[in-house]
Parts: sequence; C-alpha cells; structure tokens
Amino acid sequence: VPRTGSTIYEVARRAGVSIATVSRVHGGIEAVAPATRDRVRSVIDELGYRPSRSARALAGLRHDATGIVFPDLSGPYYSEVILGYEEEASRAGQSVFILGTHGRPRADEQVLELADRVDGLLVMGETVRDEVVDEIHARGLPVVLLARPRSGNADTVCSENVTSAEALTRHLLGHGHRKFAFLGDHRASSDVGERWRAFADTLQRAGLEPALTPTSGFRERDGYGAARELLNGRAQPDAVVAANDETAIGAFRVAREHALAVPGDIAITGWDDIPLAEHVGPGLTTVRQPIRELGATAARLLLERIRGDRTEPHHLLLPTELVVRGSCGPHPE
Amino acid sequence: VPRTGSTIYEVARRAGVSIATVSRVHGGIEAVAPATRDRVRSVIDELGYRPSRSARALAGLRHDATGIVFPDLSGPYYSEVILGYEEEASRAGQSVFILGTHGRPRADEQVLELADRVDGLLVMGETVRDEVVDEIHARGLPVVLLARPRSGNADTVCSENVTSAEALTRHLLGHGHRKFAFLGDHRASSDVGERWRAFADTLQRAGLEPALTPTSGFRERDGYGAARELLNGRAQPDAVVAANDETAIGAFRVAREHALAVPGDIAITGWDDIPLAEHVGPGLTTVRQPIRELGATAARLLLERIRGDRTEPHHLLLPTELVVRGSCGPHPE
DNA sequence: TTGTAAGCGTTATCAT
DNA sequence: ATGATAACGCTTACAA
Repeated sequence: VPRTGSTIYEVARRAGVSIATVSRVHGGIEAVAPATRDRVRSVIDELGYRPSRSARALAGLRHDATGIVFPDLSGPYYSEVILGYEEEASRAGQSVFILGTHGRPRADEQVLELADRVDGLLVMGETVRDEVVDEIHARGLPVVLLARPRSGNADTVCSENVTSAEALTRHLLGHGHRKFAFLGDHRASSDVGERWRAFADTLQRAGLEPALTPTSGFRERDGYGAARELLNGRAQPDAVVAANDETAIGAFRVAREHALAVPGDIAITGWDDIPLAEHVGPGLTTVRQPIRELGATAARLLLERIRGDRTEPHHLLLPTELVVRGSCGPHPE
Repeated sequence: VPRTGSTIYEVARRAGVSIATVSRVHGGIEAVAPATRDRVRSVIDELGYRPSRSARALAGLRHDATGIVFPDLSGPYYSEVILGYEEEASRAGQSVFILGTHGRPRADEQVLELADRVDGLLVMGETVRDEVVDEIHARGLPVVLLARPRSGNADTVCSENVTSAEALTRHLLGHGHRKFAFLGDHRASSDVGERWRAFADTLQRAGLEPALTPTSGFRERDGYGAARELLNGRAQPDAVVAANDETAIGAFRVAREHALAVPGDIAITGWDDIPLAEHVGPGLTTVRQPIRELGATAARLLLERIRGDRTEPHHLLLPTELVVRGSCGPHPE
C-alpha cells in the first residue's frame, strides 16, 4: 500500500504548532496570528502537504467528487455529454467518477456504491431504476437526471423534443412526402418517446397515418436491421424519420443496398447532429441538440444543490434546432 | 432497495457481536463460527450495510478506484479509449475517475490530487509532465502510460506506428504519387512523431523528398487550416498523409473548396479509422487502431500492478491495420 | 472463536 | 490565538 505524503502531524511538528492550527491555516480560517500563519504555510509548501481525502470525508466533509452514470459510451452522444460535464465539474474543483452500466443488471448495486463516494450524482438515460434514484436522493445526495423523466424532486435537464419534431415533420410534409415511418423504440427513452409522439400527432393532424418501426438500440446496426425489415416489407415509405443520427445512417446503408436514391426515392432524417451527419450522403437533415451544453448544465445544477444554494427542484429544457441538409428532399439554391 | 447509513456498530449491536466480528464476516475471513456468520450476514443484508469507503481507505486499504488522465474528450479517439478502460475496470469492481486536462497548466496539481484518491493511474498522451508521473509512480502508485514514451518503470501500451506508416506510404507510392505532404505536428505526440518518421524514411528510401505541414491540433479545423496553407502554397502535393482521420477530413474540405477531386487530383489518407472514415468522400484510406482495446489493455495492466501480480514493467505494442478505401487512388474492382 | 483497543488523518468543539 | 481532544467508521494486531 503506497504511503502518501506528509500528514497534518508532520506539518504541526515542524512548524511547532498543534494540528488544530495547521488545519485552521489550511482551511483559511481567520483567527490565526499572521506570524504563525506564515510559518505554517511555508512548512506546508515545503512538504507539499495535502490533506487526506479519506480522512476529510470520514470526518464528515465533502468528497469533492461527483459521479455520472450513463448507459454506454459508444457513439458520440454520451461522450460529448460527459465532456461538457467533466469540463464544468473539474473547473469547480470536483473530481468526476464515471460509471457505465452497459445494460447490465447489477448496475443498481454499483450505482449505490458509487453514491457513497460522491457529493452528487448525474444519472443519464435508462440506466437505473427510479426506485434506486429516489433512494439515493432521499439519502440526502443531490441527483440530477439527464434525458430522463422527472422523479422525486431531483433536478432534470432535457433537450426540447416536441417543437423540433413538429418542425421536422412539417418540413417533410412540405417536401410532399406522405408515407412516413418512424425508426426507433419509443419506449426505450423518454426522448424518443416524445419525438415519436410529436411526430405522430403532427401527421395525424395532417390526416396521415404514422407508422412505427422499433429498433433494438441506438447504434447504426440497430437502424440498419430495423430499416431492412421495413424496406423489405410491403409498405414502402417515402420518408424515414429516425430516432437519432446513427440509426439514420443505418437506414442510409439499407437504402443504398436497395438502390434507393436519397432523397429522390426516399427521404431520411436523423436527430442529434453528430459530426458524421453533414458528411453522410447528401447531408443528413437532423435536429441539433446542444449535447455538450446538456452536460455542462447538469454539472451546474448539481453544484448548486451540493453547495446548498437551492433546495427546490429545477427542470431545464434546452432548445434544439432543425438542421436542413440534403437528405429530406431537394432544396433549390 | 437496501437502506443505507448503517455503520458497522449498528450491525454489531443488532447481531449481538463485536464490530471486529462483523468486519471479519464481511471480509470473508474464515475464523468465524458458522452460526454467528449466518446471523451477522442476515443483519448485513437486512440493513443493506456497506462499509464506508473513506473509513476503509483511511484504515490503510485500497480505494478500489483508478483514474484516467486524458487531454481532451472531443473527437472519437479518447472517448473510445475511455470506454474500453471503463468497461474493463468496472468489471473488476474498480470505480473510475476521469480527468481531462484540456491543455491547462494547473493540470499537474490536479493530477497529483487525483493520485491520492486512487490505487492506480492511467496517463494518456500529452497531459502532464514526466516529472509528475515519475513522482506519482515513486510514491508507490502504479501508473500506466498510453500513447506516451516510456518513463520510469511504468507500464506502457501503444499501438504500432512504424510498420503501418511504411505500408501506407508504399501503398501511395504504388498509386504513382510522387509529391507527398505530411499533415500533422510530429512533436505533438509520440504517435505522430513515429508516423512522420516512418513516412519520411520510406520516401527517402524511394529517393523522394518528404514535406511536413504542421497542424496546431488534431481536430478537423486544425487539418483544415493547415491544408489550406499547404494548398495555397506553391508546392502542390499529389498525396496528403494526415496524422489522423479528423485532420484528413479537414483536408478533404479544403480539396473540395479548391475543386480538387479526391483521389483524382489529390490523394488523402488518415489514421485511426474513426466511424466517420468510411463515409467521407470516396471512403478514407487510413490505418485502423484498436482504440477500445488500447484502453482495455491499459486497465488490465494497471490491475495486475495494483494486485501486485507483477513488478517489472511491461511494454505492449498493439497491432494496427491498413484500411484501403477510395481516397488514396483508383482501385479497380 | 470472539472481543478490546489502537490507529488511520481530518475537522470541530471545547478549553485555555 | 492556540492547544487538547473527541468524533468519523473501519481494519487488524493482540488478548482472552
């Protein structure tokens, strides 16, 4: 077991004071004579003394750490959220734990374990049951939910789905498309659920019938598999609205294999505006989410709660933006 | 869901034993009478007792956590490494800290601070000075270096650069290209340094002159900026070998703006084989790195060291693979 | 087999 | 202004 640096006792001994004084100096507490303060400070610097985190935490203080629970890191979405989160948290002097649940069932226990190493937790997407989240929150640990329905009185931060889904659908209607298919599992996440619902509502208001082709996940291969089912079936859609960009790209691949031109024979749209989106085919029409800002915002909310600046829950909805490229239909210059 | 907050004292009281016995039962130590063991176990389950990490760590035990230090999370490379690392570490019951240095100078101190919350550290790329790494390692904390030159007797894991760079360069020579430019900063990372050197050597052996166009980073915009400088200059290359895929994509954009056909007027290659690579233009010829495996391997090495299974340093070199697509020249079917 | 008690390094509450 | 000292919750000799 690695011995660590010098302890508060060592500093006290060398400075000829008690450990209480060292603690006071280190903690920046006023009531210390300037002379002793300087003396202690120089010993601290000399020894490179840093208080033991474990001891502080045990003495009832903060961990100065927060954790982030996400389903999976593959694909650009979650890593971008984490990037935004880490940047903000680390700027505030907080260390960051990450925990990927990878769809495994033992996650509940791991999350619970993580919960007692941190001062607050960001829980994303479908990773752990509400029950567990509530339990952690009830324990007094601030929790922020990202892209997840509200639960207990935890803060939530989501990105806007309804307005953008309507705008997207209407844009497609404007291109003259009439046979629509939604590619994605509307029960897999609240985001997708909202997108599907707004999509379906908009179509129904236009007197059209929305169709749902569920995917088994959010990766390209999931979109590929579902789109193949769809295009092999009898109902040939002329517009495929995918739940996210990656599944949309899977649909692109199927279209290519079926020798269908995009957008000539079939329109395809995505969601997220990942870096790949502008490069695929004629450019993927999609809805841009402020992914990084989602993470940064969550970090800020969490810090507010940790500092005790606020006790009533906040529910933030970040705006999204329709990004029109080539894949939804012809746009004359 | 287990209640929390209970301490070893609470368990001991309810089970009618001493805290030492509880500790023994929890730690799976043999010398406990089966009857008491069962009794204590059931109280532990009932209360959902989990020992305080801080107290354990303070008592001189493990943190059961490791940390990973990376320069930046934007772009697919580092997040994929982290994914591989997290998956492996978390499988082994280790929590994972992440620390992005974002090129800031205070990183040294943050890394040092991180070091005393963990049992081991993975340090990637150009994040923190060797001096600091050595200091941490000397303190007895196992350190693994990823895509970084050896230092002290820390383990290292890198991916193969030389052979692949030679293969790539020779492949381009085979296409008849003669005026080559390397796009990337050979001093920014050991990886790029090795790629540049092998590239330059191969050209010189062929009697050709290698040219270097430094970039100021690894993102698309860095490649874009540097490639624009290059193509606005007088020496028009017919092949651009970029240090990674993202800068290559930046070069693509410049080529498009200059109305240069790829690969007709100019060949462009990358490195990494990120998901975008196959979708860009005619497909980006590149070298595939086993990015995820890089992270997983690092995690395994670190765990070996933490468990004390091994004391002498290991230096692993993971194989790479040339991926030929359309951007390097015409390939008849 | 089980219990007692020391120690891990802090912070915080008292005295002084 | 400073110093003792009691927590904090755990592991682990050492005793019994």
